[in-house]
Amino acid sequence: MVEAARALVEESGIAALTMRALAEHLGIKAPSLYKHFPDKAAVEVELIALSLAETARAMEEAEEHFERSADAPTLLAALAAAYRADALAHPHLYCLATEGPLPRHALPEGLEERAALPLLRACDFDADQARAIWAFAHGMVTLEIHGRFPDGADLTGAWRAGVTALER
Amino acid sequence: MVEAARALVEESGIAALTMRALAEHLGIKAPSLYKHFPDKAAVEVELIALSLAETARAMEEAEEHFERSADAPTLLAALAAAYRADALAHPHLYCLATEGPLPRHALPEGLEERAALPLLRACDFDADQARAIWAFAHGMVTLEIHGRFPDGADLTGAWRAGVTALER
DNA sequence: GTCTATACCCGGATAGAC
DNA sequence: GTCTATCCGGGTATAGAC
Repeated sequence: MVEAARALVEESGIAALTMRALAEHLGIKAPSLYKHFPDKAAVEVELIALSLAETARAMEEAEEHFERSADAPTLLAALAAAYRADALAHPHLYCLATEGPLPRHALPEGLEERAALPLLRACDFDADQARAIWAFAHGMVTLEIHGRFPDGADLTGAWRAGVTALER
Repeated sequence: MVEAARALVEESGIAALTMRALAEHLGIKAPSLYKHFPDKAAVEVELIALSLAETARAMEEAEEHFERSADAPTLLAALAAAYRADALAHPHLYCLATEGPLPRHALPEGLEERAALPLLRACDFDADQARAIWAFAHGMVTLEIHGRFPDGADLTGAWRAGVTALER
């Protein structure tokens, strides 16, 4: 059910997530949804949690399978690349989960911390550095998603410049 | 007129910007607005242009009046501080102008470049570095606006860490 | 858990008089 | 440039039967 909502958002954008559309996608009628969710906000919370869990998983995998390579010469570079790839794999979901306040009390216990942990570890628990890198990655992703960079801008270069600078 | 729209957005958020609300704010009726704007999107474009022009001005001023100080030991630090202050001075407007595609063809000629120029100059026209710094600043601002950092997080420290690292 | 029917609200936008 | 009157669409959500 949440999966259908996710598909809807990814295919057609956040605005397309309406109770009617979600119901149709499921082959049922809109009022039936209210037997499963108290209201629309509850659906959105589920999606945010799902997105956050996915980010956490992407980070954990990048951490676990890290091997030096030309693309990712360091662990931080690998995490950054994984973050970017994950976000761009479902930009609408990323925006839904990210452009708005985080409904912390409604989220699974510890999820937020879990998503942050791999980066924090890679920074030797330097919170300032971790936040700076997070902000950089988030900024790059959202600017890219919204087409804010000039056409044909070399984003790979900007990523490399940012990661290498923030690394030390 | 655009000023009224701006006030509405800043006070009550993007969602509060409706043709009815804008009209009421101006002491007229909604249909009258359509003698001034073809549609709602045109109002939003004006706001985006206004926000961008303000950012440009903030950057230019920071550049012009830059003096070494404890808070801003370098020009880049001063620009970053000005960017942050400008965005946080009207967060809703910043989000409106920033969370969505840029309507480039409807913007005043050269405005986008003008806004980018001071940072680019401060980077000696290293586009990769400029983009990385811009992404960092934008990320910090949006994460802060949306309350994404943990409560009580030391954002000043994160700003300092990011700016000093990205500076070289 | 699903349906039909429907209430309710609020948005953008137009027609046409003044 | 402003008004009144109005249309139209689309959203969330509830009531109550099956």
